[in-house]
Amino acid sequence: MSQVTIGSTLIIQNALLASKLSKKVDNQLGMHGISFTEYMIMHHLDGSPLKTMRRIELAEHVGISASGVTRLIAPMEKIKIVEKEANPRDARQSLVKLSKTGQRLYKEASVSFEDCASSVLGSLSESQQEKLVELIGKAL
Amino acid sequence: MSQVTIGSTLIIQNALLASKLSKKVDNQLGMHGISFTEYMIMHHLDGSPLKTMRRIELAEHVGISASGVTRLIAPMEKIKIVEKEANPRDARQSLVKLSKTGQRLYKEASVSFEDCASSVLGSLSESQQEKLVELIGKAL
DNA sequence: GATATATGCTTGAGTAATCAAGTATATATC
DNA sequence: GATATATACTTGATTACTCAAGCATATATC
Repeated sequence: MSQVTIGSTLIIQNALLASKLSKKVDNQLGMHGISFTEYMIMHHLDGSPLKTMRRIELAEHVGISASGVTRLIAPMEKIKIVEKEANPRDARQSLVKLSKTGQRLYKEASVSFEDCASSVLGSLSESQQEKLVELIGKAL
Repeated sequence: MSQVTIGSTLIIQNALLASKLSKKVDNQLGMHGISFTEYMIMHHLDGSPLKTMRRIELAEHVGISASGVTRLIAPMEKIKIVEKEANPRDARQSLVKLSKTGQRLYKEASVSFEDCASSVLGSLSESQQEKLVELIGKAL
């Protein structure tokens, strides 16, 4: 009927892939008591050079809104996975940092996450996965 | 710190890409009064050989649950974008079909969608997009 | 042909996000 | 240094899903 371009196919297929992957990952991370989104927060905190990030930065990296971050971080802070830190240079900011507990939890969860990743991406070779990361990086 | 494999990078990057793309697409489709998810429903209905699909099939193709489809289709049916059809062979099924209005709307929305796709994927060449679709297809 | 199990769909209750509006602080302009 | 605008974040209301349970119908088994 109407001809469909490669670009729209890509967007639709990618949405489906992301939905499937996030469900499987969520399922796996459930045994550590965290969601995929929470894992991503920890991942970015752990990977950041100063081990601390602003909420807005987190929002951008994770792909949710600023208010999403507020609501996501609140319970993580309550159970001491992350800690709040002030920025003396700018009182508006509320910096987020992984606590000791959070670091431990992240490492444990990472094992499950890596397991899940390799099982769920089993149909792709290492080099195909690299190619994908490269192309996705370009698209971002 | 902890070394991160290519597979987990892929999953995290892909989630971010999907989030960004769906937001932009949603924004663009808003002018037709539909969401990205609704567009995907119409897309699959339009593309299906019999122009009719079961709710469970739709759920699988779109990446949401069966109950998600029920709640999504209900308002679309009310405004006559889609029609319900019975399957005489199996009374449990409730087939979904694009109405005339739905077909028109889909075509109009497709123009915006294609526009959005090409603008949003501008950093990728045609062949890179094809490669991406191929690899995503393998991963699915 | 009754009984058990599986499938297709819907519903109630809950959750994770969104947006719009508000507050607090910072920066730039006159 | 007051005023306007921008930035960082939070909050209330809403939305788009999810899961668990339920109902109806279909299929398989004895």
